[in-house]
Amino acid sequence: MATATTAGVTPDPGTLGTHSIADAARETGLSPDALRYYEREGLLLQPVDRASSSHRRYSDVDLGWIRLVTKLRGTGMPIRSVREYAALVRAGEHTEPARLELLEEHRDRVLTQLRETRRNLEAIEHKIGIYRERADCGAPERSVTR
Amino acid sequence: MATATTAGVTPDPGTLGTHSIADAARETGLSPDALRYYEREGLLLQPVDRASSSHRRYSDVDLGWIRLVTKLRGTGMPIRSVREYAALVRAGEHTEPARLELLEEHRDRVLTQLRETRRNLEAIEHKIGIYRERADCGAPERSVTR
DNA sequence: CCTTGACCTGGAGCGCGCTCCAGGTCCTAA
DNA sequence: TTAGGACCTGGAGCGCGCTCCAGGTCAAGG
Repeated sequence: MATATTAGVTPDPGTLGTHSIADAARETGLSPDALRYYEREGLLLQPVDRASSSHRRYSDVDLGWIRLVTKLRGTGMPIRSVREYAALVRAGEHTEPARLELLEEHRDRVLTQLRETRRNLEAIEHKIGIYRERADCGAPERSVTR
Repeated sequence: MATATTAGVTPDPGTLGTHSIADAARETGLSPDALRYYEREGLLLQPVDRASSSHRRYSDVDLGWIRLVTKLRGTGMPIRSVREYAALVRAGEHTEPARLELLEEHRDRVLTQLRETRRNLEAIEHKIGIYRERADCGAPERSVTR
């Protein structure tokens, strides 16, 4: 994504690391530990830039990608699959059909899961209705049906 | 739930254990190991009946309860909370308000989680849309915008 | 110069929810 | 009488996704 140094003299601000890991954590809602973990596990597109102090410097592009990762994770995609997806992106444009397939399969699983959860939730809400009914009838009048 | 031997001579078929653990597993979609685990962890209302062979015999009431447990678990309620809920049910009718509260809090968390998942899914579907568009434009015509 | 604090690395630890295993008991059918 | 199969118990092991820690480096401020 975005090959710098192809056109202008200024190398594209988006790919230049400016955010500390604490910033990145705040921006993405992850912990610094999780960010390091994601990098170790190959979920990022490249290793994050370093300052001379060897501190990580996240670019805006990095943050954008990490936000996408949190969305995948937030819909239950396992780390392993995120890694695969990242590998495809890294491998170049010709993997776009494969990426599409991966995302669509994920979406289908999520939709199935959503339906299933809603179904289960309905049963629970039914139960709630029963308890509520009993609370309404039992509390004010006392000694009805028992 | 349901005190047998209060009225008739036949002790209420629902509370009489008839299903083997393999049956129960088939009926509930859990593994035999998971069923034993749930019992150990106090998710069931009482210890399951045993045959003379010390094999477990699940009653229909047991199965009904376990099905409810799978619905709670299927909406993401942690084992620990299911245990609390079971303890409330065990403790008697006077805990109904507490059970109601527990279930309503759970439902709210689930609804929040559903909304969040849908939000994340939307972003992913947007991404899918982009890939699809590119696939449609790129494949048939060849050499457009590149 | 010394402290402070943000961050680094490698690796261990943890909470969760099962899952698997060894070694044993019991019942049934051949 | 013996073999097979279903199940038992106690306890270890596992996959996941972080989280925590010790010991160290580096840059800035007092």
